[in-house]
Amino acid sequence: MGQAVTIQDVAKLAGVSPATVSRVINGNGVVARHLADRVRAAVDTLDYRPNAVARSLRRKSAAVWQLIISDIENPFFTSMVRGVEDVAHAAGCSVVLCNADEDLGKERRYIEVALAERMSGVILSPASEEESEVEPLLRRGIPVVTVDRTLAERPATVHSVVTDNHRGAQLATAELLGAGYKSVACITGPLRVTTAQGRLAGYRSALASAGVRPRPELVRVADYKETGGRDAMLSLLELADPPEAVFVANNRMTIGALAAARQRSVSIPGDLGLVGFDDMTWSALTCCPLTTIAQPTYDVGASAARLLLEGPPGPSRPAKTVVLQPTLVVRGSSRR
Amino acid sequence: MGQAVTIQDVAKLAGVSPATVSRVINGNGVVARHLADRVRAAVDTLDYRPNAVARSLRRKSAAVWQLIISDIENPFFTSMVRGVEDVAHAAGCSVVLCNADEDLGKERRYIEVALAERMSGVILSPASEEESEVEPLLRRGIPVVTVDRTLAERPATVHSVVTDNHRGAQLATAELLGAGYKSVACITGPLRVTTAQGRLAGYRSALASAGVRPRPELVRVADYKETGGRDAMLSLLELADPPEAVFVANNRMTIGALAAARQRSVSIPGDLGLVGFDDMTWSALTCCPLTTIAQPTYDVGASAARLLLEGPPGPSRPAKTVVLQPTLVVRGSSRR
DNA sequence: CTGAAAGCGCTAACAG
DNA sequence: CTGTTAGCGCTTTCAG
Repeated sequence: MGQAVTIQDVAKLAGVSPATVSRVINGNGVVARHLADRVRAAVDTLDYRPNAVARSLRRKSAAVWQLIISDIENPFFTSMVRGVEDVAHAAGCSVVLCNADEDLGKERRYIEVALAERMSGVILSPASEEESEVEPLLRRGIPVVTVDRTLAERPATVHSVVTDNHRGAQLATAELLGAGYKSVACITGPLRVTTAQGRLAGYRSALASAGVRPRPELVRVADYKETGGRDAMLSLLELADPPEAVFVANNRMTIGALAAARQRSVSIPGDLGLVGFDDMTWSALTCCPLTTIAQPTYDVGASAARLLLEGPPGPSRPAKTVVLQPTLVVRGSSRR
Repeated sequence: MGQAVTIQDVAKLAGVSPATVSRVINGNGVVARHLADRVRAAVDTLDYRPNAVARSLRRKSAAVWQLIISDIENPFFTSMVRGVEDVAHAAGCSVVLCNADEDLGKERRYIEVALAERMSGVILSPASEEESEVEPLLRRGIPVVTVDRTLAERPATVHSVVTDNHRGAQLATAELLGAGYKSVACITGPLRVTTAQGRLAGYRSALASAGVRPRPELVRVADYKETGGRDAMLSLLELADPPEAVFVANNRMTIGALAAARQRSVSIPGDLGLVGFDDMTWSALTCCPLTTIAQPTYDVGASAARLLLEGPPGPSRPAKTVVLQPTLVVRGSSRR
């Protein structure tokens, strides 16, 4: 239960004041060469580690960023993490990751943690465009950047990074239409989330561009998880006039949709064309290799981190929205 | 940039001392009903949130656990997270997740963070049996539990939770042998990690039990990532006398191995039998549905969290190792 | 260039 | 039952 060694102990051993030790450690002020050397020696022999808690209390802010992701079981979010970490570490900040699990309650709880721990920045992929609450952070001067998704109320107060969901969905839908599938369904996510809205809108706009009459019964709003994708697909397949193809708006739902198709012995791409959103390491390995919309996940994270470093928007600096472009990866599932 | 409201402000508004406010908030000591009500009212009107940093400094420990996982892009680890979170939250602790990325340097860095932030516990899946350094934590009285993997040096000082890797690998290998594949290869992970050792040993022991002569050239040590799995598989396929089947010791390498087989037009299970370690949501969707060894991921996390709650081992309480059993999930890839 | 002193916001003795 | 007091370990004026 070793007592932690404090700055006092170091000061005593080096024969200087705590203030001098602090200056040496933080590179503030100017300290005579020989004293600085003595301090460093003392730090080494005592194996001193500054107490980050005391430092944060004094400085009124911790060198820690909080990254609140919507779903830790979704590889899109986890592969974004690396982008955030690399930029944060280069800037001397630690990143702590929290999993809100698409649950507004958990998200709120983690925002409380950020507040309580005086974190110096928060990167959030909000569980809801309308209901996610970032004001308390902003009021305390903690900068917020949203990733992947945006917030309805705060266009002027938070930066954000998104991919062009509308365009991604258009690419996906147009690919299926171009391959000769006459009717295309869409399984999107919860509409409280901006990505689900954008992907649905892009789907509709692609139908319109192609002069295809939209059939509302071909749209399903699911939960961005496997079971939701499966149920949505099963219900589409039960239609009297089932769709010839389907655009599935995220990776986890694509898994469910594929499972449903297999369960009903619907073969892809023969009986049904399919394009999924998010490319995965295993996308080429499914029974019929998957055509997908790939997002630049690392860049999404890295851009968000850079925006956080820029500091919050203000009167002179308007809030930025960085929009990254997705790409269509054509494999077998969209071409019969 | 709202000034944070402090316990002093609340005390003033409620007409009591800060100590009384503290007692009400923490439920310590006894406070007269009417005073407590006034305090709670003041807390509400001021929207007061205790400063967790100051509290940690005073209490010399934060109500935060750190979970250091080896690889955030590996679904095994991410699905373990939920188990940890649920137990932690029930115990009033927050969990921060850190990604060591199988890198001893990053792992060390995050251990420094735990030390600096005076976290109240650490759950770690060590990047190396020998080189991962937890002593500094133990010296400061911070309890450590290892998950998924164990440490060589500290059997008596840290609890751990693992799955029975030896048995899992035996099940996998025996399944392939039982299906009639004469020669079975093994692609395992970095041998500095105990899971990789255990799975290799289990593979060997299954060969021995079946009276199959081991062929050392059929063993590959890779990196637990897709590229390593792919390269290992390619090199196995190039052998003059290639194996009839392969046991791949983790999920990410299985993806690489499947990609390699496809690239070389090796068909599964006809040309090659395959069993992977870790079951995934998409395991049934690959070209040939995958036979896998499934681990109880949620329980691994939850058990680790419960061990952390129990407190560190001591003279009276020996270190525990909880061993959970994996199960064989038979699908197409192991039966020709 | 260096040290003394004050205080970040909270909790835990200790009095009353 | 409640208030006063004294720090937790650090950084940062302010003197010297």
